[in-house]
Amino acid sequence: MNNRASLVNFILSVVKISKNDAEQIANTFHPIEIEEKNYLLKEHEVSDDYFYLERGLMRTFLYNLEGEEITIDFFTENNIVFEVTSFFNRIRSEAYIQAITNCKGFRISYEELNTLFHDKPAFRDFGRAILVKEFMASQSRNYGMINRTAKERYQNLLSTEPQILHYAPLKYVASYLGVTDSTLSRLRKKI
Amino acid sequence: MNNRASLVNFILSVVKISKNDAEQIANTFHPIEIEEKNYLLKEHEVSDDYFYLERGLMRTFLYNLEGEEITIDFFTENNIVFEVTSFFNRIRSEAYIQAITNCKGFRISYEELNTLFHDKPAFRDFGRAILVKEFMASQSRNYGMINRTAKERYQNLLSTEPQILHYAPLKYVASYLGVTDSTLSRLRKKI
DNA sequence: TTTAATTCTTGCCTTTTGTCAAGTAGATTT
DNA sequence: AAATCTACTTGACAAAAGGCAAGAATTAAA
Repeated sequence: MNNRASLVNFILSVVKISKNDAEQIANTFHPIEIEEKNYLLKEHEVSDDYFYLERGLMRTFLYNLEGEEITIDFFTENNIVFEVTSFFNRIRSEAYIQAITNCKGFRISYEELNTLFHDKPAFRDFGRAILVKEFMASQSRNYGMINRTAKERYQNLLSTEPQILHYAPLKYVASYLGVTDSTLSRLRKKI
Repeated sequence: MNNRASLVNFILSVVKISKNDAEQIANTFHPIEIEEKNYLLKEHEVSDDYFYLERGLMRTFLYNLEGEEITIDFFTENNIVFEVTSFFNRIRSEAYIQAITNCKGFRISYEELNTLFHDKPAFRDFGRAILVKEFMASQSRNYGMINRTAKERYQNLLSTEPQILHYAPLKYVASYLGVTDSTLSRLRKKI
């Protein structure tokens, strides 16, 4: 039982494979730490990290046409963190991935991922399940943007991911929810 | 050269494989037609269609808590149509997939897809590329919902996918864009 | 062809959210 | 401790979008 135990458990929670296989997969990952405010990925780079976040909080953001930071997504503990498009298509990223708090976890590169896909067929299902999960999350966010008011979106975030509201500054959350800082500040006061 | 030529070309446009491979893959698909207003998938069913839409226009929709139809997405010609979550996770769908106009194309089942993944490794890349593409589309829709006004979203749809506005009734488009029928009707008049 | 149903438009008024600008509170630097 | 940042709040007003209801217009049905 090494310190990759949480990664092993995460893998087992995603696909039905043997514990032995999960451990072999986990062992090909490399531990890394990212300090608060540091970056896992910057604009114009080609993402090469498939990163299991064991502890901490991260976000992706990019700059809109007005040059404002827009937080696209938050990543919480026990999730895979990566920029799908840049990582899989091997193209330059438009987005940044940044640690909000000190973070640690385990990563592999694109090449290592493909080797694993080849060596461990069960890992293909894992990879697909992660993609499908991310896709679902994105769709359900879309749905929320269309069918819920800003207030409801805020309350939903508050009840499902309170850690985010605890650690992320208001302005990150505001752009993520699609409202201005002022509006979020007022919504928050009402609740 | 059979009538699957458009599917072969579509596959070749997504992944770099030999024409021969692409043809073999295309030949495992089965032709189907769906008449206007008919369904490829209904709520509570487990999706079993991985469908290449050669001709026609489709949409997915679901009912929100108020019982109103919300159009989640449109599918245009030369794209794969399927309900990612239900299809890959083998769970019941919350959404419908419906033909807006008469449609035709080629489908395979979940089982056939997996057989292809096994027999044709290049098809795995295809499958992944399709997933990544759908994910990108969903993300970019999210971005648009947050960073653009309803008017801009409408104009964007008008310039990128005019066929949709031509064939889909206003109410489908309104719920897709996240506005009421009245608002869309007014926006449209201004342009 | 008349009726019925659906889709779309429009007016009036309300609610939500945004913009701009000023001000407060903390944290950080010097 | 004073000065400087940054994050957040608040007020006054403007703009965007929604709710409701009535009325055209179009389509489908009887």
